[in-house]
Amino acid sequence: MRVPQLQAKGHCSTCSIRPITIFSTLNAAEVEQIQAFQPAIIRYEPGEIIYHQGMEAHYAFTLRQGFVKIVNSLADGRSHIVQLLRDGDFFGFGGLSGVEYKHSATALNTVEVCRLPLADLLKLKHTHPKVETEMTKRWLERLHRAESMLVELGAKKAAERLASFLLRWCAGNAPNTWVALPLNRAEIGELLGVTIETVSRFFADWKRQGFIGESRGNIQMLDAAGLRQVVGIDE
Amino acid sequence: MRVPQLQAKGHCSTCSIRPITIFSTLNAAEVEQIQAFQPAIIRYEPGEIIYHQGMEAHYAFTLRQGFVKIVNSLADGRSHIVQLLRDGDFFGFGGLSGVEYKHSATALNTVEVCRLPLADLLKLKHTHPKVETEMTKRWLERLHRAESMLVELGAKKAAERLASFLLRWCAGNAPNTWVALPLNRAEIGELLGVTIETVSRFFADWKRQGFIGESRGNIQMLDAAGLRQVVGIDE
DNA sequence: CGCGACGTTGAACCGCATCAATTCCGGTGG
DNA sequence: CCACCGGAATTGATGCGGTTCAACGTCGCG
Repeated sequence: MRVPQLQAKGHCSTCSIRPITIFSTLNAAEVEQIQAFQPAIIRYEPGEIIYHQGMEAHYAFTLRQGFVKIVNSLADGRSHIVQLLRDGDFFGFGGLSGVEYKHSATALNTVEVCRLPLADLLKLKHTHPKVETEMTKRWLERLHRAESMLVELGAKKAAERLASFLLRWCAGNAPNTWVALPLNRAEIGELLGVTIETVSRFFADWKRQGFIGESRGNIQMLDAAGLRQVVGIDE
Repeated sequence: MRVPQLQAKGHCSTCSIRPITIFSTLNAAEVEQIQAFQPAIIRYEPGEIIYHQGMEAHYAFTLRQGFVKIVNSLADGRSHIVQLLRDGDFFGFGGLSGVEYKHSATALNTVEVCRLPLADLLKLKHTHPKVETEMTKRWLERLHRAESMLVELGAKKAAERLASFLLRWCAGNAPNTWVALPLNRAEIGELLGVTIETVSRFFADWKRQGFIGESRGNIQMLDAAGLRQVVGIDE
């Protein structure tokens, strides 16, 4: 297994994604202070594991680029994707409420993260309330996402879950634009609690009906209204 | 519909459950300060709604006594219980990240809550970092619970979900002790994503097999090992 | 007693998992 | 450049788990 590549030391003051991170509200002087913690920029290739469920937690991460899946595994080998992370997302903080990571984090495509020791983060949390506020915002956001998924899994059936997943994934893009979907059928299934075959069948169906297009890891939403209707208009 | 009863003004300094609330880490002087906010103690009867999904959020609550269900409703009438709350749980904070409650909160049995205006809470959060820390702890705890439920719903089948729910519910009690289960079949189903009938069938089965006992809203765990085995030994 | 809410039980159906080929596609080596 | 390979996706056939529909039982309460 390849060893993840330590790309460089982070430079907070020139960091291009800082406006969407937990440090977005700091002023120039404060950014200098956090620079002292020397966060590391690390790159992972698709499939590489950023941390493992049960591992002693030492770091939290900010996702700079790419997609990451957060997976919870059961003792018997079954597992479930509990979150999908995108640019700017903050993760690995499970260590703040316990010593071990409660999930595994895996790169879905080529990923770049900014790694910060939890010990430093704890200090920061106390000395810079603005940082704590931003973290809180993200935790509540993540809680909200998790609770929304609970409803998806608990109250909807397979077709609805798949459809609203696609609609959510393409939301914010103009219709017909291609958007990367760096998940294979197995991962989509693991996220939505269905099998590979079910994912495949519905996707094939919707492609035939012209609701969506797909090509080598990219999809386009061709007829969101049509898709919504197949499934029930609500949400 | 009955109007919930404003029982009294809260007296933080003598509050019996304060050790398990977000104010647990405050010293006597600080408790005096929060007393100034004059939290209200309110009582709800079974089935009464504490707040409604979509309602403008003005208050957060600490559960002093009883059980509360947090429900998320879909436009078409389907709904799902996203959390069950017990003594000491802190809820209604959705308003901190938005203006509206994202769920409804309903009393399952006779419930007593301590109600605190969100505006005051926001101030407290800044002036008393210890309070913010305690809130953070609860949010992360709740996130963890939600993500655990995601795995339950996404990866387990009905029998497993029901069994691990029962085991969790009785965890911490000595075997054979009666513990209150203030949920009817419909609510258990709504929590675990199964129908009333399925709940009933498995419970009846397990009662016949002597794994559990049940009597008017109370259950006892008679053979946890047996129950665990029916379902697969893991977790 | 009779009503209504809740729970149980049975029978039929169907959605999705499961099992099993077959196809598709990108990568590798001849 | 094509042949071949392996992993992923597709598609079909079958079976089961859990829903759905319906009937009945049970308990608490006016």
